[in-house]
Order: sequence, then C-alpha cells, then structure tokens
Amino acid sequence: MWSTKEPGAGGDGILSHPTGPRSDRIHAQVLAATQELLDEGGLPAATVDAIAQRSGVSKATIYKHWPSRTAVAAKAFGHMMAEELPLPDTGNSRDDLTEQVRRVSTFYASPRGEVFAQLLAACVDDPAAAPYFRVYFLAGRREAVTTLWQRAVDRGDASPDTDVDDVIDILFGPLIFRRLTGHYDLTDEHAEKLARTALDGLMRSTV
Amino acid sequence: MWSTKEPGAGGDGILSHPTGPRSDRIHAQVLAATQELLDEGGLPAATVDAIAQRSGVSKATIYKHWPSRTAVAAKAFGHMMAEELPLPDTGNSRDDLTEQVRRVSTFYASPRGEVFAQLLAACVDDPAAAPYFRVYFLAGRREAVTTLWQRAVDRGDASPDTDVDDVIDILFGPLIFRRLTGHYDLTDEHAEKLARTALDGLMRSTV
Amino acid sequence: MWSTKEPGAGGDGILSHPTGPRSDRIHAQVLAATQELLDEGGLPAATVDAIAQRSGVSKATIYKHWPSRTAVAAKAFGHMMAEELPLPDTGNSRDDLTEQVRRVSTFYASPRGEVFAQLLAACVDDPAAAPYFRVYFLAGRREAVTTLWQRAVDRGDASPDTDVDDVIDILFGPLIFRRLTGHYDLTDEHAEKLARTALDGLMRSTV
Amino acid sequence: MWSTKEPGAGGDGILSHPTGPRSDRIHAQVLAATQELLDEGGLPAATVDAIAQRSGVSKATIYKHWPSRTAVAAKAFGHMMAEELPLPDTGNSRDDLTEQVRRVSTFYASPRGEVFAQLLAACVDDPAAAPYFRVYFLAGRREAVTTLWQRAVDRGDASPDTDVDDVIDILFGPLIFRRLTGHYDLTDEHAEKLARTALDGLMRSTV
DNA sequence: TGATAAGCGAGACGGTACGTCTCGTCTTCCG
DNA sequence: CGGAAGACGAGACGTACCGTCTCGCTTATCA
Repeated sequence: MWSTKEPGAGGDGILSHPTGPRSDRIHAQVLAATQELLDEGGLPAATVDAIAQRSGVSKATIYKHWPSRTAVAAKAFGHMMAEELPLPDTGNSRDDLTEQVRRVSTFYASPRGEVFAQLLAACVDDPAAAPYFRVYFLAGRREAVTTLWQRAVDRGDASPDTDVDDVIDILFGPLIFRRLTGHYDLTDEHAEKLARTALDGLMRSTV
Repeated sequence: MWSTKEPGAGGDGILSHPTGPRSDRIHAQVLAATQELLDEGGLPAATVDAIAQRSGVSKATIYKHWPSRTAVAAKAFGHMMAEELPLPDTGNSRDDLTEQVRRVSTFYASPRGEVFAQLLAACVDDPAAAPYFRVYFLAGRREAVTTLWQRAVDRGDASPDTDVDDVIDILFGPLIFRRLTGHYDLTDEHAEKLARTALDGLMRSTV
Repeated sequence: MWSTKEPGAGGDGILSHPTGPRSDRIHAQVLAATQELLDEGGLPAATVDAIAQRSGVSKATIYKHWPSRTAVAAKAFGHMMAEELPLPDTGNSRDDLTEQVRRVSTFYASPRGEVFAQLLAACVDDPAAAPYFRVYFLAGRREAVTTLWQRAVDRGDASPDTDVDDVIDILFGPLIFRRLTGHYDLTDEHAEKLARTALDGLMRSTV
Repeated sequence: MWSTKEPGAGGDGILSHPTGPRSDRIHAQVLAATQELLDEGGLPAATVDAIAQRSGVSKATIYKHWPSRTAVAAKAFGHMMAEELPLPDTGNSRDDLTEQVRRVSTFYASPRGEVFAQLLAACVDDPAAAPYFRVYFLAGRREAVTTLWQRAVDRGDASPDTDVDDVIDILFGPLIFRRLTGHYDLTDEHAEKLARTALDGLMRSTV
C-alpha cells in the first residue's frame, strides 16, 4: 500500500529531487503561488508559466522538483487542505462517520471540491502525478476516517475484521462518482441517506 | 433526472444540431472513426484532427454537430459499449448483482476501462461533454443495474423504498474511486468483497 | 485590348452567365447588398455569406452569375463609382488633367480608395475577377481621362501620336504605387507636383 | 521617410522581437525555407504551416519573430532579391535609367515578379507586413535608382531640385499599375516608351 | 579568499492540438 | 425546375500550454 505518512522534505522517496536550503525556499514559493492560483481559477489557472511567474521560480527549476504541473498542484492542494476538516467527535461512532460523510459531501460541492475533482481527473492522464495526489492529499483524508473507524472498533461498534480501506471506498466512492458525473447534486440529505445505507452494511452489528 | 432512453437522431434535445440524411451519414462516419481511434490509443488519440481525417468529415462540420471532441468521444464510446456486458441471470438476485459488480470491475481494469476513466476525467473539465457521457454511456449502464434491482424487488429480496440511484452509486462508486486514484488494483476478490459489504447494507432483508 | 464600353446584361462575353428577368432582379439585389457591405467594412466585409444573407440570393446562385466574390465586389464597386468624379473643365487642358490627378489622389486616400486598393490587390490572386475590375471600374476611369486627353489633342496641346494608355499609366501609376506601398501619404501638393512633372514629359509641346 | 538601410539583427526597431544567437539560427532557417516556398509556389505556397515544417521552426516561434506570414515572406523576398539586378552603367545617365526600367519591367513579368505583385497585394490587407516589404525589399530597389539618379545629377543631366522619390514613382509606378491590373503585357518596347516619355518630363534639360 | 561547480531565473524553443474562419461546391426542399 | 437555405470539405489561421533547452548570474563549497 502507498504510504500514508506525511513525507518530510527530501524524505518522500520517488516524490522529490534536490535537497538543501535553496530547495526549501523553492518548495515554499512554488506551493504558495500554486495555492493562490488554485483558489483563484482552479487547476486550469495553475499553468506552469503562471506558477513560475508568480513564484519567481523558473520553469526549469520547477521541473527539477516535480514531474509535472499536476504533481505540483496535487502537493499544493494537499498542503492547503491539511488543516481543514477537523474530525467530528459526538461520542457516537456511527454519528461521527455520518457527519464525516456529510462534511466531505459539502466539501465536494464547494469551489475547492471542484479543484479536487479536477485534480482527480488530471491524475488519470498523468500517472506521474497520481502518487503526489495520493500521498499529499488522499492519505490525509484516509487517515482521518481511519481514526474514526478505529474508534468504532475500539467501542465494539465495528468489526476489526473489516478492512478500513473498504470502509473508505464505500463511504466516499459514491460521493465522488456523483461529483464527477454530475448526474445529481450533492446535498446533505443525500449524503446522510448514503451514509446510512452504507453503514448498515458496514456496521450491521450496531443495529 | 437526465433521460435514460437512447435519443433518436434529431430527437436528443440539446445534444445535437443539424438534422437530415446528410447528418446521418456524418454521425455514422464520425462515430465509427472515433471508435477506432479510442480502441487504438484511448482518448488522447481521438483528437479532432485525427477524427476528421479518418472519417472524411471536416473539423468545422464536427464542431457543428458536437460541442467538443470529448462529446464526440463520449457518444462514440457509448455506442461501442452498448452491446457489451449482457445481464447476469443466475436466478438469485444477490448473486446477479455481485456478478455485475465483478464484471464492471473487470471492465474498469481493461483497456476500454481506461478509456472510460479518461472520459470521466475529461468531462470534469468539459461541462458541455458531460451530458453526452451521461446520456450515451452512463444511462445504459444504470439501466442495466436498474433491471437487476427491479428483479430483486419483484422477488422480495429488496425493499421497493430503496432508491435505485443510491444502489448504483454505492455498488459502483467505490470501484470508480479505486480506478481513478489507482491506490489499489481492481481484482475479482476485491470486487466481491465490496459487493458483499454493500449489499449487506442494501439488501439486509435477505440475510 | 480590353473593352472599355459598359457591357449590357448578358452582353459582356465571358463576364456573365444567365439572362432574363429573374437574372436582372438577382443582379440588382446582389450588387446593392455588396455595395452596402463594401461601404460598411471594405472588401473583407463582403464575404459571400454576407452578400447572400443580405441580398436574399443564395450562394449557389451567386456563383452561377459570378466566378468569385472578388468579381462580385469589383462589379458592385464599379457601379457605385460610376457617377462619381465628374470631369473637370477649366478650359485649359493641362489644368484639367492636373485637377483630375488631384481628385484621383484624394479618392485614393478616402475610405472608398481603400476599397479600390483592396480590390486591386484581390485581383492579383484572383485572375477570374480581374476582368470584372477592368471592365466595370477601370474602364470608366480610363474613359474619363481619354476624354480629357482628346480635348488636349483637339486643342493642339498634345500630340495625337501619344498613346492615351501611356498617359493614363504615367499620370496615375505613381499614385497607385504610393497608395499600395504606403511609403508616402497622398497629398494635394504631391499630386500636383507629380502631375506637373509627368505632363512636362507628356505635353512638352505646350511649354 | 522610412529607413533604407538594411537593419542588422536586433537593430531594426519595430520589425523584430527576440535577439541573440538562437534567434539568428531561427531567422536564417525560416527565411531560407520561405524563399524556397516562394520560388516553388509563390506567396500562396508560403503558408505558416509550410514554413514551420520546412524550416523546423515552430509556428509559435515564427509568430514571436514576425507579425504575420506576409511579413516573413516580404523579408525573405527582400533577401533573395538583394543580389539581383546589378546597376546598368553605360556612361549615359538617360540610357542607364531606361535600361533600369526595362530590367524592372522584365522582372515584373517573370515568376518572381508575380511574387512581387502578390506581396504588394498582400500588404494592402496586412498593414503589419507593409513595413517589412518597404524596408527589406522596396528600400533596396529605391536605393539603386537613387544611385543612378545621383549620377545624372552629378553629370548635370538632371536637376538636383527634382525629388528622387518622385522620379522613382513616375518611372516605376506605371509598370506596377500594368502589372497589377493586367490590362497590358509588360514588353521591352512598352517599357522603353514609358521610360522615354517619363524621362522627357524628368530630364528635360537633356533634350 | 578565490576558484569551481552546481543551482537557478529568464525565457526562447519545438511540438501538438485547439477552435475558428472563409471559400466554393453540393444537397435538399420549397414555390 | 430555378432558386433559397445552408450543410459540407478543404485547409490556413493564430493561440495556448506543455516540457526541454540554452544562457548567464548567483550561491555554496572546496582548494
């Protein structure tokens, strides 16, 4: 499985290249500029030229640190989303998970949710960027749900035999499907219904 | 909700422009050429220039009939997938649905599944193409599952109160999620496990 | 030499095709529409589609009557310029010719002079249109100067041996040269100087 | 007046953009390719795509160096004509000028004269290209005649008060007029007659 | 401290597809 | 059956973004 821990600069294996003090400055500037651009105009606005111009880092240097513009954007997006979405904690495992589904649904429907969808889409055509999206964004999201699920297991509300990866896919896959195809709007009501049905299958022991 | 019936020539509302006998020839030629290109090199190969050249239809004409190359590809893909995936019929509703999930999982992992993912991704950045993908491809897939689910309801294996759209999202959303992020391979075993868990929540009365 | 007489409908040899009352209506509508377009936006505005739309005559029909859009424009332009530029008549041949040069210079510098230049240029790349420009526009201009020159000959101010075609070329060729290359503005002073020098060579007997 | 000196790379004001060693290579390749195309098929053959393909320089780069294909062609044409047409030197000013007129007339009637006419015509609809044609082609031609005229002045055959620009226009404007409208062929006899008449006005003191 | 090499900014460049435009032909159907 | 309407093929246009490259300047490390 892909690593879920936040890699430090220079310690993320295949995902980074140069090292040292200059490198740190470059990373910071590029990511900051990219975050601005993503917020202003989504992925389409985060062209390499735009990032280079705004960050003051040259295109050549960017390509020495990242394999593609999508990779840059994925990492920048992961960092800007890191502090968002604090975990719910109602004392009830099922309620916590339901609330999390609702929050993610709301996020998908927001402007940054649009960026999320663009990034997910871009990774399809850019295999080199996919690991960046997984490590710097998805890992954090999965970790959050893993925490909630572990609580449920600890409380005896869920079976320790159920693979948390399946839990994640079943709870959030449907939301992503809807977000991408656009065949339905993402509403709180819908998110709750989805969570209820999914959790019925996942946490049947709690019924 | 978006229509699920296959629109006839000239009868698909916003999705087509010119009409008449000449139009029919153009549609046939363009779609045939696009299908070939999709099979040969996926969405990236289906450039408007390539489609124009192979079909003998000029670019300008293509743009009169479709809003973008993604829309052309979506319709072509829908047509080429129309006859695939016959419905399973084991006599057992739950087995049928499980088998369908397995088949779709296999499809997603195939070359044409790659095209599916590319199309889904392309629609994120091309809102005009999204309805084409929904009407000409997704609708057919949803219809198939709707049939299976209806059987289950008729047999008393499922509640008529459950919205089939939710069923579809829960059964296939997770597969799509995995297909897009690539964080796991799509295996038969995994598909079965997913189906089992999801159906536990959806068809609890059958337990 | 090319004919200088205004050809009647159906009587201008290679320059026209259909005949009859319907033809007359079509000619009138097309030329009127084209004249409007030329005045509004010059030659670039007189596209075949625009002419067809404004005149109510179909493109196919236009191409039955003229070999190209430039030919249409040339004829339309000739007709709209037919009444302009009355001949000067000061009683002095040399003054008349000088005045004519000045007037033509002014015309070249006007908006319609721009159209003249565009038409002249278009005929370079459209041999089929050239005769239309010569017959329907240039012939009329040359005829005017021929009249002036004949007066001079009759008065004994010019030699009957001098070919009037050479006179025309020498008097107006320089203006056209300047108009096309744009290396100088066309001013009255310049036109007069040009006429003076040229007429010194052409009408030496008058010195 | 516009400059008549051949501008060096990077020193031609509005007429060029990038500079440096890479730029030199691009200019050389593009102009060489364009010259070939002009000789093979005239201006219509010198499309930007064709120039790009043959020169190995991308379209985008061409558009960074020149405002339009006409500008490229004008410069290429100027360079390929630079060595042509050595000055006549018979010892007699009037004969030299007459000979020059004859040579230019012959040139206009040649295949490259056709290109000249196409270029002149194209500049009418492409104001951005006009300065290129003036600087890189016309300037050289005017310079040649200026030399001949200066000789005449030095020998006392012509008045120093006569503006050489007028001389040029009167000697060559008529040829251009005929070349463009095509109302007469360009023959040696005609050129001589034209030169004789024009020079009668210009060099009357020599009679 | 000064040399040497690597990192870097600036931006030119080739490549490739885009979506648009106008021409002149061809088809369809109406009066 | 002539003509209006307009679909159509052809092919050039000029633009956008990608990712690579070349060029000097700057910075960091080692002689």
